Amino acid sequence: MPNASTGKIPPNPLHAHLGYWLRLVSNQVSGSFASALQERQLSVAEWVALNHVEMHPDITAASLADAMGMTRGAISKVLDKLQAKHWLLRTPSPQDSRAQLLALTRSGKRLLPAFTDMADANDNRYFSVLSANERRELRRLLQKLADAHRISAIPVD
Amino acid sequence: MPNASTGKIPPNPLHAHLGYWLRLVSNQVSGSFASALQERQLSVAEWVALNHVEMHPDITAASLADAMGMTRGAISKVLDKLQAKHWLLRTPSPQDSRAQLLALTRSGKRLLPAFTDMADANDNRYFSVLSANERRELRRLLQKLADAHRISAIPVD
DNA sequence: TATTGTTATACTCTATAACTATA
DNA sequence: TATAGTTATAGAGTATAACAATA
Repeated sequence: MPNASTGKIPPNPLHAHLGYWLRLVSNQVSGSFASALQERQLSVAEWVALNHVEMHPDITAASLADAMGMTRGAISKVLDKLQAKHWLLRTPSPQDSRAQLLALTRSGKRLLPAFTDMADANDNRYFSVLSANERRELRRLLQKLADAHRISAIPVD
Repeated sequence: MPNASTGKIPPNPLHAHLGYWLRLVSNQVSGSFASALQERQLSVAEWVALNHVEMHPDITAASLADAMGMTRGAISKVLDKLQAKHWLLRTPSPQDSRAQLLALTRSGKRLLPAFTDMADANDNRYFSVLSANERRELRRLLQKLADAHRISAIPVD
């Protein structure tokens, strides 16, 4: 039924796309988390690297770069910043002294929970308006999309 | 029930956040559309501006900047690029000659549907794995989030 | 004086590629 | 020769602030 006969305002064609709504909400949620991290002088990439090293002790820089979908050059700079904060250590691998094994310092390990709390708070701030069932359903739909398209690179922005 | 008794692998704490899954999927969907646009030498910001001017003929640069959540300086560069492609015209307002009224050229209007088709194809590519009901539900949940948090800035990246 | 839009400048982030050290 | 990581360089994108023209 055309708009002429219904009298409806023609919709903005952008709004017709699920990708539009996904980006609209995602930008807000991620943007406000990035701002919160920035107040602590931390970038999202640094935060992701911190988490990934915590999860995968003694990972190499190359593996981390792959997991984060970044080049080795870019990762190198991220690691520089974390090391400057004394939250991360690079030690040459005994097996192959070209490779750098990454590990959190005591100080890095100690601070990580505070950042996780910030992530929890940000998630809660946005998604608590949904019921538990709705949150479950949203997660199911997003995971179905991630699975179907084999999306695996960790978002770092 | 702790993991020790269930034998489950402790989940990556990042995965616990809905914001994580939202960003994971959103980055892929928007990234692949941005790549498609880039093959046509067009940025997402230019594409959004093109659509917005089409929807709001004779809008001023300042209003467009507000709608897109960009500064006037940034918008000015986006408009320069669109004008260089002969898709957009700036004409001084008769009421206030400081203001620039924006309009698509004939050529801009003619090309827009092709870009809309690209957006449709991208949306379809990702979301056709969901059933019609699931797509409706995903849209409902995202719009509920957008409404609840009064998210209105058009995503331009 | 205030506002519209442009321009100059700087900054962040990232990729590319040259480079060093090791294998 | 090939590979791990670093560094130098360049490019995109954007914000900030100084600016010119107009109100």
